[in-house]
Amino acid sequence: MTAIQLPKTYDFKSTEERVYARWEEQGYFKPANHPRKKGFDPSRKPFVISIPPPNVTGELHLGHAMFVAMEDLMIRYQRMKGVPALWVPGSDHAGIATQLKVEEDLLRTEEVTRDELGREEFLKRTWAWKEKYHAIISRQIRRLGASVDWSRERFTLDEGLSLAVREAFVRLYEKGLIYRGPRLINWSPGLRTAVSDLEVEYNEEDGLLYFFKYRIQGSDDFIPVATTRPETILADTAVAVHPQDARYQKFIGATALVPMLDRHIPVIADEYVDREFGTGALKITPGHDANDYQIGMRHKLPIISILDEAAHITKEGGPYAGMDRFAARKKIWADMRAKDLVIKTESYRQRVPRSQRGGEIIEPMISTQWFVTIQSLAQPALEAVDSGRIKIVPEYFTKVYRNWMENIQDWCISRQLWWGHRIPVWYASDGSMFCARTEEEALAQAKARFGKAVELKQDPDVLDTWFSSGLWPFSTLGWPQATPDLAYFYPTSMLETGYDILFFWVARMIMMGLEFTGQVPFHTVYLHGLVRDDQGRKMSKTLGNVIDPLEVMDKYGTDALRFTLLVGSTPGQDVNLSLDKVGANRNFANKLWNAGRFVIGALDGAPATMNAELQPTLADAWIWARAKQVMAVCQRLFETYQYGEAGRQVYDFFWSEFADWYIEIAKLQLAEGGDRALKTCDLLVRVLDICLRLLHPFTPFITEELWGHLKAASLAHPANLPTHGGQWPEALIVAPWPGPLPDEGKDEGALRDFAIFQETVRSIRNLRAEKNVKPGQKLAAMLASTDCFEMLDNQRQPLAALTQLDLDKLQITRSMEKKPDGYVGLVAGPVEIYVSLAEALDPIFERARIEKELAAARQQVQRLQKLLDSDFGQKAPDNVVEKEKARLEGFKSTARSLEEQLKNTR
RNA sequence: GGGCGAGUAGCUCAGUUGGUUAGAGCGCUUCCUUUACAAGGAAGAAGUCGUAGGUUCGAGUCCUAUCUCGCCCACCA
Repeated sequence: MTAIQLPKTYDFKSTEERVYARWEEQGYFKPANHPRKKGFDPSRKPFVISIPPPNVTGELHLGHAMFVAMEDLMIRYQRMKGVPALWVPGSDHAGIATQLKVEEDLLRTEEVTRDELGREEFLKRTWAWKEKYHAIISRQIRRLGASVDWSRERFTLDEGLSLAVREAFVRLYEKGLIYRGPRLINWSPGLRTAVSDLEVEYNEEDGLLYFFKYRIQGSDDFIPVATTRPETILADTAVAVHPQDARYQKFIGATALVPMLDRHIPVIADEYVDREFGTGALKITPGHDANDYQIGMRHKLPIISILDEAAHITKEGGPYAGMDRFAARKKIWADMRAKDLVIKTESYRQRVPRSQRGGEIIEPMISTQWFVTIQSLAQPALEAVDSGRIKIVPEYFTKVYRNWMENIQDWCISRQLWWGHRIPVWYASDGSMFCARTEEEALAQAKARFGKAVELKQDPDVLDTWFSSGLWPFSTLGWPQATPDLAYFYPTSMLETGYDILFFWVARMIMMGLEFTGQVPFHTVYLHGLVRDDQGRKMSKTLGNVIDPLEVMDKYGTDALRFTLLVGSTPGQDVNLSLDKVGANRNFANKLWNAGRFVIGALDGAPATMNAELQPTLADAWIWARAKQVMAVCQRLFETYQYGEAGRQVYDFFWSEFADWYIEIAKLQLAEGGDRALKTCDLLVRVLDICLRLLHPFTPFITEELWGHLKAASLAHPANLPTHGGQWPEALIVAPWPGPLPDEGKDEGALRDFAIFQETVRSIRNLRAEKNVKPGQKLAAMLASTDCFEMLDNQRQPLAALTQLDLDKLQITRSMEKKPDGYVGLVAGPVEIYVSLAEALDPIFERARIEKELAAARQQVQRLQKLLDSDFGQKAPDNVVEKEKARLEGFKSTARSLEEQLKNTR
């Protein structure tokens, strides 16, 4: 027999790399059943996740680590259950984000702007950037252990997906759900593009509220007005007051004069105005404010734009034309002061709209953009979730989703960028539009229209990144082609992502999935929380609290990081990642390794044949019963998405039951040699095997590695120890999830007896610790118990070994007439314990100790008696009452034993 | 203004059909380098589960109110 020796320490770094490479080479990441495979069975239901495609802008962060850990866990679980599991990988071109990065990079390295470079050259550079960062990010995703099917990897700008994007656009256009027109949109002056409502963030900031006079034409009177943005005065087209406001009644219908420009604008009455706020009079700027825009529509006011693309004042701004918006603000205020139009300024806390990307202040302005009419898409999307066809975990996010869907506005989908999907619309010189899948098609349309070939120009804008991400679950499977993959794998099963992109991504996928495929894109949405630092703060560069997952993996291993993220998280709840915790989980991996080493070592030297008739010991029966329970609990928890709790269950079972108790007792059983030793090995192998399988979705690397060694050692052993399933699969990643385990029919008894055994051991250990008995010193003891006599008698050896009792001086009886002299009395449930400890014996101290324990026991008896006498006895279910009754009996017998001991102690 | 989440041991957090002595990790105290493991083992201290009511035989768990913190949505100039 060749002994298999495991290295003393687990080298996670080299193992992770080697194990992942083997998985990938062996093709384990491909679904077990798929259309291109021989013997394809379309009736087998697959489990499918589309990866939230990482941006090609940068490197791995903890958000990636989180979703990879979570989704990999789900995929591995399903794969082990025998379900054909497909995890589709890919990445996102991330329009604005990437373009920004590349622009910054070019400016820094070559000192050129994108305009100097030109569109074509800039895109070439951006593709090069994409190649570089795509390589980095996919290597890092591998590092996390993602068992994605790399052969199906997609990129949002690749040919197939671009086709899907154009198809989607054309279909919406032809249905009349896409329109183009001037609307008030959010404009990012630095990026010189429109952004959607979702891309604007509002920051609380200190600012000023400017109070000034709106002069009335033909009088010396004025209306006081307040604003936070004085430069927008230049674009005012009305002054509004509340129709019932007594102060301003007389002005309604009058003409006001715009400061500095003396433009004539009406004073109007509108319910919208809040009489309490500011001066109670409101300047109306339909060109640069969303609410004013609405009021402007109601009153058919003209719209004036005073800002250009770069937020410089336009010629509409008269003397201020060409100035920057903030410079203009200062200048106009100074000029107004000179003309006695200024009343005062007040400091004011306001919410400032800023770009989610650049951070600069967003200007609402009128601009011609493309929009998706959202109502007809939102309705089915709302219904799909309300009806339960899509289930959101945790459930409370359903409300958040509904709230947003019900108040959704048309979606501005055009961006004035270069990096992205070009809008598939071409214009003729007369301005007529042709929306088509290809330029040829557009040209053909134009020819048909004009009766001759004409030149067309494609719309220079690109689409919002989220337009293409919205198609992700089906575009990655081949849509719009009716591919076999699409037929088999779509709709997908699970969409797992952070709750921060519920609206950006999840909601849009639901709308577009229903619109284009007529089906929900996925059945379940699992939303994880955001990863924060150990104090719950958002990680940010300015705070300096960013944790780099790569460093964490270097230091503690991927498994430790994954386990921490998975076990430390509850659906929808943020995770505060502490490195202490990762360290603790690294220790867990170490514990696994060492326990594995022990089990494998135990095989070496065990006999070759086993007596099948040999009865399991108490510890054997107990650990098997517990393994069965843990497996069942895990199963239930996995099915209800309570992965963290499942991980904790296995962690605790493995460490504090299997390692702390069973292995310790197994050492004794192994020392017995013969059949007993082999039987023990068998159980060690089987329970370890089950633990490794249950843990594999959490910590794939160490479990695969250890399991491989365990398998080799078991097969090398002459007895050819099987797993509980009877055979050893080729790798843990494709091993079956532990199914129902064979029942040995005496679980209840074993669980109860072992608990008493543990309590007995703990009491004696406790005594030794309290009395400072030297570890090596063997003590004599007597144990008495009517109920547990046989059990204790059978457990003499482990009992003595675990508590350092002298086996030859360990007496076990059914009852004790009188406490022997020089012995300290203890009680562990139904067991009376007497330990020879003459030198430590102080009757006064002992009496005090026993009295204290007795008082506690009596109190429990009283409490339980009272409980059982109350309505509880009648109304609570029988099993609950029975449990309490048993408990009461336990305390009664403990009290009786203590009374005996008290009597005997003087 | 509307909505959501959280408040449990010194710290960070688990605790999903309500079951009666509330758990973990880290930290803390005492002891132990015994051939799986000191990244370890044994024993231990530590919590009126934010507050006040309510439902119930029974509430950390359900309901109402309230306080504190965090987030999301809407944007009163």
